[in-house]
Amino acid sequence: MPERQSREELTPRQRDVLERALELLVAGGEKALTTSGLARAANCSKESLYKWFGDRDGLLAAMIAHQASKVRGFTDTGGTMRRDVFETHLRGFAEDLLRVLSGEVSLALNRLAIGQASREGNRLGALLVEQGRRRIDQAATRLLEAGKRSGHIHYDDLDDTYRTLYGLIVRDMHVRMLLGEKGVFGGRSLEAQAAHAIRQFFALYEVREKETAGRL
Amino acid sequence: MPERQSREELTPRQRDVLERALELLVAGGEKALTTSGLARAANCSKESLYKWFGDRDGLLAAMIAHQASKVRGFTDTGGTMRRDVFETHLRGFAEDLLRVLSGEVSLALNRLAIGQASREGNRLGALLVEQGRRRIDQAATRLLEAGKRSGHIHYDDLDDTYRTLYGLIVRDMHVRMLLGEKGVFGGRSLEAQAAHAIRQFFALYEVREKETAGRL
DNA sequence: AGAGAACCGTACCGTACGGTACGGAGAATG
DNA sequence: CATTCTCCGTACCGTACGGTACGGTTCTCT
Repeated sequence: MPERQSREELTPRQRDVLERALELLVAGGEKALTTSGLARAANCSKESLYKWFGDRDGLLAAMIAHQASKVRGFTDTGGTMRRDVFETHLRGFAEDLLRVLSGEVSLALNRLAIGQASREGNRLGALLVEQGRRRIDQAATRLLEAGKRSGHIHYDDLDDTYRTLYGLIVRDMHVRMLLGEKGVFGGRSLEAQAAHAIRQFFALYEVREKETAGRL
Repeated sequence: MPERQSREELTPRQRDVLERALELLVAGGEKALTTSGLARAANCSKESLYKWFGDRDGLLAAMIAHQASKVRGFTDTGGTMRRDVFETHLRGFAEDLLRVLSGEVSLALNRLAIGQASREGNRLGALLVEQGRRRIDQAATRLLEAGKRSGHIHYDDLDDTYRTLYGLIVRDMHVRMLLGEKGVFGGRSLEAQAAHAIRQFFALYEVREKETAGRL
């Protein structure tokens, strides 16, 4: 009984092939990821590739889904929290975000999706944003809501506040890394960059007595 | 006497061909920019293309240089300036930055360079940053220096301050646009987004009496 | 043990690309 | 008019890719 893999259930063998595909993509970009090359690298046949993933686009989509399945969402505490705990969580989020975005696999997949963005359909870009970013966005917005509920920060527009936080953390480093630039942190450590961004975020949104600077 | 066009001097005919090449790139991405297709679209021969630009990479580089030559640098006033003038200049910079980054040609060229980033050499990414970003960066840093000189803002690290400004203005919109997402401004106008970012920037760096929030 | 499925390795096909070669048309020069 | 130069249009070549077909092997289930 083949157990009819319900929708997108992958066998270990298939996951292994996707892993090799990611390695090829990281190593040489999209044009290094050929069906023949992958079959050779993964010790499988091209026929199996097409049987499992349909066509090349299906393979790319499967790679994105596979990678997204590895990045588990951040934990979220529902109740109120102390100020220092909230700040620690924010710093942790910033560090995680920077770590994910600067990862080799993430960069390679983003390059892949961006390269396909002009094509009609544009399935991959949407897929990447949906699968990869949704969890991150949700975790962050939950955290911001908890911070507001606990009286540590103030904002009117949650989404706008999150985007500001994102901008303070990431700045232009993501695009620069996508372009292949090295050392975008400029000597500063990832943790220092995250802490710096969170300080700036609090300067904008922290609740202070007789001070409305954060209420823009 | 062929007048030996010194280095990168292009004839009007060649500029015209590059213009058609940019159109093709914007319309269909990198794979739509084939030598045969360009020759057909521009009514020239493939032989001429290879004679003028060497090979395909030379053509891509010429396209970037050609586009960069069209984006003239921002004007810069050297002396001191009033506070409202400084703020207006900052808003103007923010609007220009958003306008450039969201332009079709800019997006297409960035996608092209990002798609080639994994290749060795990586000539295009560096070229794009060098030719396209340098002027923008310089104009902004000059503006920030003028603002500090005039006593409107305070900072210790110029480069870090500029990157914060950039992050507040652009946030994650550039990457989302590169991925093909529509409506990244979320209903808000470009000008409103720029003004919002500048307000936040002043909240972080404005010189205020008995207030050191900006001195992070 | 025997049947059947899954799978590997290889060969194969059609296509499309980058790059080159060639014939001919027009323009400038003498 | 003869010469030369630039350029267009087309044809051509080698290669490499996406996708398919097939023989042989291993594994599984009964």
